Amino acid sequence: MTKLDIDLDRSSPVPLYFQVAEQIARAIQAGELAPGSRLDNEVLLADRLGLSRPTIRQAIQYLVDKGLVVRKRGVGTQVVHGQVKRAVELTSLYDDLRRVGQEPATRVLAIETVPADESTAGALGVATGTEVVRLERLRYAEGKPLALMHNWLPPGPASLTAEALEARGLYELLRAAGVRMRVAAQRIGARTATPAEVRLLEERRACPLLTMVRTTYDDQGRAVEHGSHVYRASHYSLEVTLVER
Amino acid sequence: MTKLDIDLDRSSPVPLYFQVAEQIARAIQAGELAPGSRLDNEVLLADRLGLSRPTIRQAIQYLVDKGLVVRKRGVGTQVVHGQVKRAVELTSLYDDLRRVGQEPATRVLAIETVPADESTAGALGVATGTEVVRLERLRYAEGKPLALMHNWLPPGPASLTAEALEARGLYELLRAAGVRMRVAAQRIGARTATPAEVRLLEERRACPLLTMVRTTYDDQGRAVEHGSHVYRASHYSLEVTLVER
DNA sequence: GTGAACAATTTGTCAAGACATTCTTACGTA
DNA sequence: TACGTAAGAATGTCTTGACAAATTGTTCAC
Repeated sequence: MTKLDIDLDRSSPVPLYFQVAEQIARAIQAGELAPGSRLDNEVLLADRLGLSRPTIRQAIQYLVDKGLVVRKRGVGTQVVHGQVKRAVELTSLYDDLRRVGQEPATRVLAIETVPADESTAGALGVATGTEVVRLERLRYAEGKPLALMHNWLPPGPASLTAEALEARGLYELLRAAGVRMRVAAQRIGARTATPAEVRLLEERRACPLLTMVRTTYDDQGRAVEHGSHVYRASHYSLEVTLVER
Repeated sequence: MTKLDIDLDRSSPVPLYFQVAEQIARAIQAGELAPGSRLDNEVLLADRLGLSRPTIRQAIQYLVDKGLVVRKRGVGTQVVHGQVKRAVELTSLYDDLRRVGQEPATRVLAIETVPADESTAGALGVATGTEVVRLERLRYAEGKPLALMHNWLPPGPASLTAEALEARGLYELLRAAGVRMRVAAQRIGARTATPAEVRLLEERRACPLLTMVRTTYDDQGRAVEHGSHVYRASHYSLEVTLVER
């Protein structure tokens, strides 16, 4: 049992369960709750914090979903061992790089309206030939090329400019335009770079690339974006945390 | 509103919320609940099924977490558009291949006890030099080599034999030995195959490989397995569903 | 000393109820 | 006709309470 110092602000618009979860997460990250240590049981926590047990359960379930703690019936709730990285999230590369402090920069190679070919139309759920926005961008991290990114977007709410795309990530711009991204289907693979890719990414001939093809859907289920990105495998890998439910 | 035919077996050990979730999921997969369609509201569903609303909420939350439906306050719960593939899961390649009907086969190249080098020891959370089990396997799908897999396991509950590893997946064997895998940290990348890998995987010279390095932890937070797998990029890619919480 | 049974502990499931917040639609007024 | 407000609809949050199931520890009997 480890004593926890949790302050609750009942006048805050932040739900109580979330306040509890946040503070427990913070204690874990700060080392106050050591890996392997046991949390107080739900009934006791609820009593001490003056909350109901389902509210505590909701807070702890949030932490379970984040992979920070595990629960076992009859035993209790324990902080997970090991350095937990970020879970799989619906974020753009721009967001990712900025989060880890690698100053991202973008060069827009093309932004045009084109008729969607069969494959793109299928991914976006529009008729073949529909006019869609096609983006081609080169993403830099710490001054070096990292990824070549193609995206296709259906005509819609976000009016994208090269200036905006060079200043912010695509998902950020979509969100600012009111698009609520919800689910994405993604395929991760690898292949050898084409000569054009080699040139743009400043890599050696036939270097390996990590590839990601992703279609993102909004909360109404409409495709809002289809992307095909390639990354220099020498400079980029994807780290994820898998959590068994 | 779409009418749902849900049967509940109250004598079953399967929790009620799970029975509801399963049957809704099945209706979605079968097309009875079309993408974009609206579920009955929680209060009505609870009333019709003779369950409490929190039980219905739990069932729906399960579906939300699977990316099958989205919820919006004031509006309702809607089936997501787009073909949702499996979410990211803590499964082994053997499980994956078997699930999609590609008969997996395994050839054990090595199974030995070795002193853990610094990197392996770090991953497994043991002292450098500790005796650990090292596996080297070649995985086939439909008669063709697909992946070359190295795994290191701390001395422990599972006594692995080449025979067992050729008949079943590693995770399956660990589970059968009572190991409860819970969280895994995974890094996905790409690189060019070494000559030895080229030979084993029957690929062309310097072909691209998709790489996965993963450390899996049990529900006590102990590392139970560290693996470094390479896949023929020409034959394998990873499909995942990302869900925004 | 070992195995089985029982008790204590803790999470998991479920119910009933109430209020808050967000979204959409309809109505009223300018 | 357009805009603002109010009402209705539906999810989100929280409370109180009870029983079930799994795990661990202890005790008793052989």
